[in-house]
Amino acid sequence: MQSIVVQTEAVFQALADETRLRIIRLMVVTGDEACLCELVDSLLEPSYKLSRHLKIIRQAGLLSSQKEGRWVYHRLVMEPAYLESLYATVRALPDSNETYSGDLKRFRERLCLREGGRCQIGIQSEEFKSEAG
Amino acid sequence: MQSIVVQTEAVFQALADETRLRIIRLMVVTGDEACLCELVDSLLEPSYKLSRHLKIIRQAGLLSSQKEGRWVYHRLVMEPAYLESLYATVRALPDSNETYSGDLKRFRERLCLREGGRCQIGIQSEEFKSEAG
DNA sequence: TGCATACTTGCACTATAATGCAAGTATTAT
DNA sequence: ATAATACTTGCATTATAGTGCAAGTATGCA
Repeated sequence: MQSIVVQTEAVFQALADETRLRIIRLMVVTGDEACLCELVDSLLEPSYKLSRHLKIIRQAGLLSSQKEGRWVYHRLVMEPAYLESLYATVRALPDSNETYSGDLKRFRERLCLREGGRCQIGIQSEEFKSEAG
Repeated sequence: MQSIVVQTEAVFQALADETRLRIIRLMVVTGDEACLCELVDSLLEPSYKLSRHLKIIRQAGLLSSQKEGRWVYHRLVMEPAYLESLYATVRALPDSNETYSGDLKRFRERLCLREGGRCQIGIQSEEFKSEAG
């Protein structure tokens, strides 16, 4: 569920932050969906931070999020058509300091831990696990 | 003269403000260059405001600016290649409240006042003229 | 029923960005 | 020289946005 009418600036605002650009870029490049803990293990940022950025991206109309049990899967929205054009731009960006290739590498490794195509585990990265673990 | 190495977020940051998006969109649609007073008369915003936003756009690597006498002409930069992709996205955006069509209409009218393809006059809009006039 | 856990959010704080005024610079015209 | 003018910028103010902690919600499991 995403809102249809969005301020056009909000679309670019969604990409105007390093963390959000990393999230979007990862999803543009892989074309895959991801849950929060997979993103935490890929970007190595705390879950509350990513959760909030995901909300901003969603409110800008770029992301749809679906709850599946305890997990929430996020995927890029492809309409209206200018979004596909936007993603093409994102795909064309340089990766000067190799942030994105690192994110991508960790994400692909993390995908291997899925069972039946779904994440069945929580945050694996020691640094960002919740205390209870 | 524009810097080559720019933070990728800065590119989107440049479009993440209403005034800057109006400037960029106008130049994307027309493909033309424009001096500050032409932009003031097109967007109906004060010159100091536009001047500062132009600086931000320039620093993001999207704009090159050349002084010609008292006038400074601004035009969009086309390289690296992802910028063309970005402009295609801008061109595809909706114009829900018809801000851009209004800007464009005023800009086209303002272009008619050029002599020899160059602006020879200052701000025409009464509201934004400098006091001395 | 109670606990673990995947995710979200209220709050306080800090950092960044936009705005308006007024003064400044650089260039041309007289 | 002096004045006009196209544009820029320092400064103070306000508005917006990002961050981290800690508490909260919702779901599944024992």
